[in-house]
Amino acid sequence: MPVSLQLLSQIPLLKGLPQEELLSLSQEMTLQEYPRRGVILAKDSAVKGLGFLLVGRLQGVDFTVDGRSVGLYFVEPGDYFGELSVIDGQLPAEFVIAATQSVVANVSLERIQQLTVKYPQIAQQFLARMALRVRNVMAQRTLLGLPNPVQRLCVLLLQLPGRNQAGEYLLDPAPTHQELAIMINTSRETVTRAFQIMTQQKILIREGSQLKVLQLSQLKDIAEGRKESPKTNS
Amino acid sequence: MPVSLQLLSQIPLLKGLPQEELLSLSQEMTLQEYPRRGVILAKDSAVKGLGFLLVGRLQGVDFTVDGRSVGLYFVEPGDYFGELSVIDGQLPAEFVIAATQSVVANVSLERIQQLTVKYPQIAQQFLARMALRVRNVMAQRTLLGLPNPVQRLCVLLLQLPGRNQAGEYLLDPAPTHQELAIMINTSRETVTRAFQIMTQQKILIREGSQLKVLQLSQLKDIAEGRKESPKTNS
DNA sequence: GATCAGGTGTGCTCCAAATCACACTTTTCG
DNA sequence: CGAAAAGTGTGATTTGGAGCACACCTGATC
Repeated sequence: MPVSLQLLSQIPLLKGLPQEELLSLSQEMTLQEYPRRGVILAKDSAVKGLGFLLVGRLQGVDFTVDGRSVGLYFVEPGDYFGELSVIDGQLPAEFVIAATQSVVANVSLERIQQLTVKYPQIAQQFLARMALRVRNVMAQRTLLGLPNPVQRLCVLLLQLPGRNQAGEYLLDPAPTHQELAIMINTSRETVTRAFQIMTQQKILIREGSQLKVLQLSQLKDIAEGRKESPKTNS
Repeated sequence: MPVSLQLLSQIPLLKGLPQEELLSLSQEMTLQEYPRRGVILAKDSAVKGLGFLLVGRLQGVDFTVDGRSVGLYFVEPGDYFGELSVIDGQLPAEFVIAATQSVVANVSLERIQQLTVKYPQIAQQFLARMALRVRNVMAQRTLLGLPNPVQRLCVLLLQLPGRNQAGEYLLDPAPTHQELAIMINTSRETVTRAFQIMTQQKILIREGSQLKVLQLSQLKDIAEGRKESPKTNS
């Protein structure tokens, strides 16, 4: 009841479902609001079903034993999350927290499972999503396997979502050194020093909140181990 | 034509398909034999469709930039591989090589995609498989994020497929130190030394080709960082 | 514009683990 | 069987990067 048909029909996953199905869904869904940093789904906690983000922005994260967090992916409005548990019935493998204040709609586990059986297009969308996740996580695993932290940094920069612009590669809300350090399993200082050297070599440049990669080819050379990561700054 | 109906009906993924479908499939599939260490599917190579292992044993592996290999998963007879590309149409993200001499049957990309649409139970099985893979790779990523190599080793030992037997945890074809070292991103010597100490502490023991974990609880303590990984051997 | 917090830059110290070197053991296979 | 290859054990040496300490930005907030 609480979720309007209007909103539901905006959700890509549910596109193409018959009107009456949407109607009945809208009756069953529960709506919930979360403050910034609120925990929507906790690792190894009870399964809540599938969630749809209506307003705000969510982030999938994991924590290392020593309490540091690792960003995994973002969820934007209209998108869904929690599908892993829906598919295999196991406990969530990661946390989903609100990056900003957010509104989330929830469908029960049983209901969504029933839908995947009834409407193959939903199963197909889940498949595509899972394939994407496998590829992303595989890329991260490969990254962490690299021995040299500078190399890891370069690979990470390349796989972060950025825009090409005028021959430059642009990362806009530039991640902090601390955030990058956590993702590549190194210390903040090491990231700072690597940036320092690469800035001197005009490979990249920091401008306000954005990070510009000036020489993508150089970055790739280091990332792929063709070029020894620069040491000195003389 | 080359693949017998008999064989096809043994494959779990195809269980429940109508007889005529199996018959037509058997006509289209191609059979191929690979020697030990033969490459069946190469990363970033053209997609061949879905493969079924009939005889032998395969291994999914990835290589680091410096040419070291990382084991990802095993494929046993009756099982399939290459589903990631079938699902998203992208290039394979890993290599599949023959661990022993193997016989593989191949179905074309188009044909298998058609099947997933026609028979939802196949899509469901793919979904379950993908969920499993996401969880496995996530676990590996978490593992590589740990700072201490001994801790990584213990976590890895726990997540390797083994059997419980008489209160002991048994890893049968015990991986070599080198193989383990590669998987946890450390040197062979470090693995040897860690094993050395843990053997002295009666946490585990090597007997011929098998590795016995005597004190699973101790191993878990180290893995989860509750117990400082032992240093001295005095 | 003063204050404060979060983020960045840099030197110094220290230690865990990589690397090297080599002996020894086990397995493989001609 | 006997040789070669693969795997394991262990010391000695070196080093990369973690960790610490602290100065310095920069951008919010009152």
